[in-house]
Amino acid sequence: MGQFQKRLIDWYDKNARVLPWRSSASPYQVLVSEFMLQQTQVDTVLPYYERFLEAFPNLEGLAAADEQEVLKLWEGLGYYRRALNLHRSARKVVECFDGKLPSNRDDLLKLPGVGPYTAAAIASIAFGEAVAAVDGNIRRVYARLFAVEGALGEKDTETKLQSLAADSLLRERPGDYNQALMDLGATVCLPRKPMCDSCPLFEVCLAFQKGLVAALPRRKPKPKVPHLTIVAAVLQDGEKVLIAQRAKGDLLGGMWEFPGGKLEKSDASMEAGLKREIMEELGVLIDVGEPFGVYKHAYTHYKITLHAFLARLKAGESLDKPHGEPETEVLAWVLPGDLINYPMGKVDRLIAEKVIAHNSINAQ
DNA sequence: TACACGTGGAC
DNA sequence: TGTCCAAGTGT
Repeated sequence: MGQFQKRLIDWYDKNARVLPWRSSASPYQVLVSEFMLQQTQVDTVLPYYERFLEAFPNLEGLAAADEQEVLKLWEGLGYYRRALNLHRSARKVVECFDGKLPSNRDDLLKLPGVGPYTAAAIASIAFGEAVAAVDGNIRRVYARLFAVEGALGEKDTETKLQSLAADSLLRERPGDYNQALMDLGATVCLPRKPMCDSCPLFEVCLAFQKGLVAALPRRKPKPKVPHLTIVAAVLQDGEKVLIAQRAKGDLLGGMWEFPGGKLEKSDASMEAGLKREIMEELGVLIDVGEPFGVYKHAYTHYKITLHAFLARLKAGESLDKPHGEPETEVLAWVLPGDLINYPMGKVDRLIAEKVIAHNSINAQ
């Protein structure tokens, strides 16, 4: 065993975080945890993981589940395509792998939503295959340990980091070793304030020796994100409100929203823009009423300010007889008390909560 | 290769 | 308040 591998695994044996998908966890539990942990920190995942495992204790249960139920359990966690892919993966395991999760990296890679990192993580952690799982933590740790100067995301850099990980892997305990590197990255070798004082590897860390810890790993500059103005309708019919299901593949695919869209420069007003969007999406004329809140939100690649309005169908309009060819296929008139059952992104959930509060006030 | 894809926490 | 960043994958 190389010098730093022993130090690292000794550190891990004393300092490993206690997590519900470690020790005595089934391969299925590792699968669920790895999907949830993609681009998401441990503390955020924990409550979602517990609820998910309670609802779907095993792979067969998940495969048999309704997609909307899976999305509802994922609500708030983000990157909802992960939930759809996890669901699809469970079904593929049942159909193509006799209900048993594949035990090697190559077969795991055949599952939707399982890429190079996740396949190696499951193979090493759940099945003991000697493969390096290289995530953001591990790339940062190796970039510092070996003073890799190239920027993350560049091909040469990524190849170098993959090679370092593969060559350094502690083949006797690949799952523990991969997780030791991730724990070190998540608790000691932090992106902004690395705690070199308490690092078991500082003596062999080239970045530490060269005074480059704060500078590495280098990153490519991020593009500025555009800011959009969105208008949305709380379309009322009696006590019910209209929600629409977003198309899969798009942002928040499979989730429900209050219909609307981007305000265009050509729109004379927000009310006019909302009428235009509703005609395009639903094929009906509406009367726009009072403003119903302003919501700011930041997605990964753009920011929005959403203006919601109360609205009603114009007299004589019906969603059953739309004008033209509306873009939205799946719609539902829902009582406020039922809105909680529909998976929604953050902003639409906030609007839904206001609708529920609004309704309970009016009911008094 | 570059971009789309969510949300919350740290500073 | 704004920016960065997090156990990545698919296109």
